[in-house]
Amino acid sequence: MGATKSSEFSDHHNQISEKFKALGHPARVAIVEYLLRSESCICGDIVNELPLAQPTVSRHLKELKEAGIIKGNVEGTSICYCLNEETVSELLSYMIGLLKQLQSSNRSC
Amino acid sequence: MGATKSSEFSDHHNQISEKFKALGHPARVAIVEYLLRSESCICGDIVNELPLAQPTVSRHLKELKEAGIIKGNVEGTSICYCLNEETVSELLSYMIGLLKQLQSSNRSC
DNA sequence: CCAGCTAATTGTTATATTGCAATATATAAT
DNA sequence: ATTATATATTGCAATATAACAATTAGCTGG
Repeated sequence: MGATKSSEFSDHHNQISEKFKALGHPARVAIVEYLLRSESCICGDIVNELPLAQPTVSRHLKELKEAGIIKGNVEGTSICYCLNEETVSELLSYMIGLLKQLQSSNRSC
Repeated sequence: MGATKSSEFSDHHNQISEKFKALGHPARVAIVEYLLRSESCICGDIVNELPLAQPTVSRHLKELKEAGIIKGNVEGTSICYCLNEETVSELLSYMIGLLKQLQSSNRSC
């Protein structure tokens, strides 16, 4: 009750949903898009960009990092974040797979 | 607090994250894949497929429907669910956009 | 070493989500 | 109308998440 029954689902379902879940918050989508758009990718800049306090942004960054969506590199006193191309590709492939299956089966409702 | 500050984010960020969020649970990923795989797409079959009680499955179906990921059609006494190609395509396009931007900017960390 | 800066962690509170039992609703068949 | 079947809704308990203030940790430069 209240806790997802992760252990009852396959690793595959858990791994995929974990990544989608990481993207399932407007702040985290905003972060991802900001990282792509901006030249710099410093945490402090992200805090300025978002309507959230620094600890909250830090938490969102952590979640994105744990899901493998972004990577972070220490650069002196600040930290440089950027997207993890591998994970983005993986999700893209997954979506392509869904759409292909969908289009090859001609069921609808 | 605990409530997402949705109103502080753009419609775009909210709409995209809402769809990813719908896919951010193993049961809902399992449902999506089952709908693609199976010939029939009856709710009852989904309940048998998942390690969850019927009301719980019904709730997950509702969330997927509200996010536009699936559509449902009444067929006599049962309901036929299937993927909404439009939304899947939309998410796919979004991912393609991310990856393209990522590859054209040659920053990394 | 100490001051200053950046980012992470902790503690707390409010809200959301997950899951199920029980119940309600809706359609079909008799 | 009654019964049977399929799905949705409600009410509740347990857990998870989001947000922030306060604090801590980690560097860098004096």
